[in-house]
Amino acid sequence: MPGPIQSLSRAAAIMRLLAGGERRLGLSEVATSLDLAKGTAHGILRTLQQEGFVEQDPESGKYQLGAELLRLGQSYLDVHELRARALVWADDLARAGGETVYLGVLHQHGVLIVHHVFRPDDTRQVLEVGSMHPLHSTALGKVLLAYDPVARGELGDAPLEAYTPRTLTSLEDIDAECALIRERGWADAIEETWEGVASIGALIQDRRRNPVGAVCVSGAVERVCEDGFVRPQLVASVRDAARAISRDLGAGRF
Amino acid sequence: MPGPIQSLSRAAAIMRLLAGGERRLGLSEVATSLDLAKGTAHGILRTLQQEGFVEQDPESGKYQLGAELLRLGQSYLDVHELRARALVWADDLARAGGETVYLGVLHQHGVLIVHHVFRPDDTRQVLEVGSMHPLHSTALGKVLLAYDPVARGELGDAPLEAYTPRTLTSLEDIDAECALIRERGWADAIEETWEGVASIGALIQDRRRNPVGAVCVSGAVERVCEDGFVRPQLVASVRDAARAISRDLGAGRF
DNA sequence: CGAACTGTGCGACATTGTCGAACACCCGCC
DNA sequence: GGCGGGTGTTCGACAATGTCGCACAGTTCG
Repeated sequence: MPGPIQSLSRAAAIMRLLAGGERRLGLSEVATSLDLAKGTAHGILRTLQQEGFVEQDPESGKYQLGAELLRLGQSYLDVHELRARALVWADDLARAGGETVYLGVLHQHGVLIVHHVFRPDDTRQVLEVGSMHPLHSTALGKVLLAYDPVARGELGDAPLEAYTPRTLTSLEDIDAECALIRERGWADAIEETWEGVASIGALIQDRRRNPVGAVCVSGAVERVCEDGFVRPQLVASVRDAARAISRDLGAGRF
Repeated sequence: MPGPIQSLSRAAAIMRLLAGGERRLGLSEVATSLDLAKGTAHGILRTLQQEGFVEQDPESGKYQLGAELLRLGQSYLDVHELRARALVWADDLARAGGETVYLGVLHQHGVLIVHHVFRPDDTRQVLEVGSMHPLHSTALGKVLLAYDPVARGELGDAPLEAYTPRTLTSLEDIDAECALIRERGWADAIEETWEGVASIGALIQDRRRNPVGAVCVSGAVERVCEDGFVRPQLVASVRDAARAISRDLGAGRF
């Protein structure tokens, strides 16, 4: 199999660089960061700008991500079959459980949130569609690790970040946890990524029983847990929702 | 000035094609639609797939947009200065006006919604961030047409679509409307894009007084209008919000 | 005011992307 | 069940393009 098309890979690297923490980058910064000649970086940025993927501030000359990415990102959501089929079930789960609901899919080294139903109350909440959650410390991520070898392969050798004292950081612990998840059919994460937050997740499968994503409820540990364990009613609701979504995707009776 | 990098332009065309109405496309469909050789289309799709911009369904072999677009689209929003500065003002406007608030920027032939505050009530609403609204028939669009020559240039010669019987469809009417908008400083759109919906928009400028976007309130014509005109209190609120956002962007006193 | 940086543009040329052809596989129709 | 017509994938020749060194105008900072 031949390699990738060089200029496309370079363009992708430039866009990922611009997506990083820094708000805007100059041409020279882009070229230096990616070890490209300035003329090369300039040619790629000029074309990305013409296509709307990058914008250049006319005053400072610095580059940033462009609006076409937002538009295509929205189109990705519009045609995402899993998300389309999950919308109603996710709303029901949020209403029944009274907590935030996330729908996620494996993407690179993490879980990409493709749908987010706000907790049904009056508090101010921030939409997280498009953001990445960690694999090893969230209910969504651990469910995918348990059932999807591709996800498990993403962990590699790098040390796992300990977000809280409760985060699992050794592969042995992760694998033991995954065996438990497979045995009981759901994952929990109690203050493993954020202090004070607990969540419960379950796998979504397609009609060939391949893992395609996960759904979870998430909320304050005081509401999601009792006696140190996640509440069984919530577990049941999440699993019901996961099965319903899987059936909608053609996974057949469980 | 040299032309664009061919393979980048082609890749952009492929992604835009996949963003169109059709859910998924086969390799041959992509190649035929864009008048490319199958080997060429395949090479571009393979690289886009490796970079996460495109996904291929393993069963049917068909291609669709990939998750990396959602992630980068979200990053575009994260670093979008106009949006960041407008968030609080937009919330205030929704609360004060009791209606939906949109923040939009010019993008290609339309207005791209970069922020959307739901009407503060219990009804079910659909987030429109990432979607495009028309230029010639929305308050957001008409404000941009009035103040931004680049926007005006996007109308070209193509006939303007009449979404409702009230939509302006001739360039003369559009230009007259824009003169009125410039004179009074705000735009309205009463059932010009959607039956039963009215909206009021105002321009947002940066510190060099360049037009960079627009903000509007939008709702049922029965609430937004009285005696056939948009309610003056709402107009004042929208203009206040637009000025506040512009000041935050360094536009100085008005 | 000068040095050191910036972004932009140009052109030579080496490398790469393009594309015709072939192939294995699949699907639908008879 | 077989056949024809399509699919997606791969390969390699080669023409076209993308790369990059260099020069330049402009800006910034000490």
